[in-house]
Amino acid sequence: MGRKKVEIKRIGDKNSRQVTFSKRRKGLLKKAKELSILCDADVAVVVFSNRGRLYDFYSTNRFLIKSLHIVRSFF
Amino acid sequence: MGRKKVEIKRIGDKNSRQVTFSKRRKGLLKKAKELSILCDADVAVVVFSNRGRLYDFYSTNRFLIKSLHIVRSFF
DNA sequence: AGGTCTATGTATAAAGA
DNA sequence: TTCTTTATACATAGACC
Repeated sequence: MGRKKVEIKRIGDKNSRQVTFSKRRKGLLKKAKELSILCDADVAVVVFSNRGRLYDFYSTNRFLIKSLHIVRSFF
Repeated sequence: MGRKKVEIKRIGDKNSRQVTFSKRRKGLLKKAKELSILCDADVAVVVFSNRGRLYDFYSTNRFLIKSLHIVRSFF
């Protein structure tokens, strides 16, 4: 999805890896939200950067999702 | 991303909603896996269909992700 | 670390099997 | 429901701020 086809393996260059992380993380959370709205489904996404920062999305009220959210709140 | 632009709101037609759920759910899990590999990040995705079926992905070993996985195992 | 640009790869809507 | 096919919308790689 860009100027060049990308092989799915760990990106060696630290800076590129960080840039890609930022872009794709945003894309993943967006798509999770879209899925939950379009299809009336419960969705949770949790992303942990290797520097320990946490990014997440929880769609709603289903018990499992709530439980995950509660677990997440301990961190 | 298809023949027609789609508004992000609940899909009314039950069959279309199911078809879209199947496609996008698969796409979301794929992208979660790609993100975890490319960027060496921990990722968890949990999707619950409104008919109660569960689909999920957990990248790896980080404690939070493990915890989420443990919670998930109770369901 | 985040935003813009834009060429190009990818995901997916709709239809049909 | 699940797989194909095809056209099109969307995400994003790389370059530059």
